[in-house]
Amino acid sequence: MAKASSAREDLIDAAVELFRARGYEGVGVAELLQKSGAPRGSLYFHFPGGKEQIGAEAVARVGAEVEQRFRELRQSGVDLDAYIDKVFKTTAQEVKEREYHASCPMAAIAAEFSSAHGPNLHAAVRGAFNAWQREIVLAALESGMNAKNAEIFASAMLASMEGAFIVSKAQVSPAAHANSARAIKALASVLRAN
Amino acid sequence: MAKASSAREDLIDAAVELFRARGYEGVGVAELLQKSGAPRGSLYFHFPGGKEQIGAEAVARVGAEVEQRFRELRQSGVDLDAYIDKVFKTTAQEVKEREYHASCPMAAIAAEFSSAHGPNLHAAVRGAFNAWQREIVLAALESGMNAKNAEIFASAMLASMEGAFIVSKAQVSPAAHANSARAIKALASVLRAN
DNA sequence: GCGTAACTAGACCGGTCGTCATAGTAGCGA
DNA sequence: TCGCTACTATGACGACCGGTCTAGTTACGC
Repeated sequence: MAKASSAREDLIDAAVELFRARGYEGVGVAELLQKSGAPRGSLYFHFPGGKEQIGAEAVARVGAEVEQRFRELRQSGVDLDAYIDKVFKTTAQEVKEREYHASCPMAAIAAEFSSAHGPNLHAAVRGAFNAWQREIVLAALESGMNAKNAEIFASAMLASMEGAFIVSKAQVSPAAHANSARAIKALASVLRAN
Repeated sequence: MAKASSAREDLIDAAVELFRARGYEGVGVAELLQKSGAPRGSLYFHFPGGKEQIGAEAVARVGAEVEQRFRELRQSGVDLDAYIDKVFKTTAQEVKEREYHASCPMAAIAAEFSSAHGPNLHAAVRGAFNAWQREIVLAALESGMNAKNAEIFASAMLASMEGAFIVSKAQVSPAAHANSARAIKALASVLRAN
């Protein structure tokens, strides 16, 4: 890494982690500053757009990271069932590590903003979801699924994944991830058959 | 109806609708009061516990309502595929009516509160999710699924449902609901087979 | 009319976010 | 080494909005 950590990166890191746990409106800039160790003024130097800009950049960062992980997994050449298992095992692992105090930051922000109110954050989340879905479509296509079914598959998998985050946080249990994986594998099986 | 509307009920109604759109932290009491038409002081007369109590009661109300709808649907005697379709068509309808500015209030609140922070709201959401899941288990059992598979099924269906709310709000499209329904029907088919 | 209960309005305090004037630092030419 | 400039960084400040509470008003049985 070029530099161990800049205030800018630290701020975004903190935002990602805090939004996971309490959503966007649930965390104040004071907390962001405390957790990141950055001084107050630095925030508005690096992010003239204020809290909303941090939110958008946090979303963009997570979006890109996860998209990249999807891509690498797909390019590793695993079959679709293994792909599904790997994804849901990873998400289960993530929530477990955080002791069920966190979900997906996308889900948290998506729940709070619509296109009407908060268009910037909404657009950021929408873009990230679409990128993920495109990646999943590619994985499905490579497994031999036809184009129409691949779209159905990707949409359902994305929803299951995000829902598993929500439910497992509420239930303080990783079960939803594993069970969602089974549903998506069943869907894959059906969709590949025709 | 006994009385057309009491300030108490109006407040909870407004809370449910607003939490759907912007989450718990995203709406202030001022907005709650404006939307419900209730006078400012009435809030702490009806809800000594303040905003958090309103949140808990809103969650409890939605939880009970939805549980009841699950129960009625199950008792109507439809087969499991029709049951699944009906549920996801209903959720799709709900988000469409609100023009994708709203999701499930449970999901919105679940995303913001963990057991550590906000234990009351967390418990309320958890209770509602568990009640729904129990109802879905019953429906699966009645369709001939074995007990263990019924648990898997219900957990996956709950997650898919909540995820579809999140994703369809972000994507401004009902597609996630329909596609999730397909996944859950595929899972049902697999789980009934063994 | 009187006392109790139901209800309401407005003031209140605490904390929020964003601004700004100031301070530090790196680069550079003389 | 020094002075100058441009960039980066900082925390005190204040306007504002959040949720809460107390003092007051109305409704009603007796």
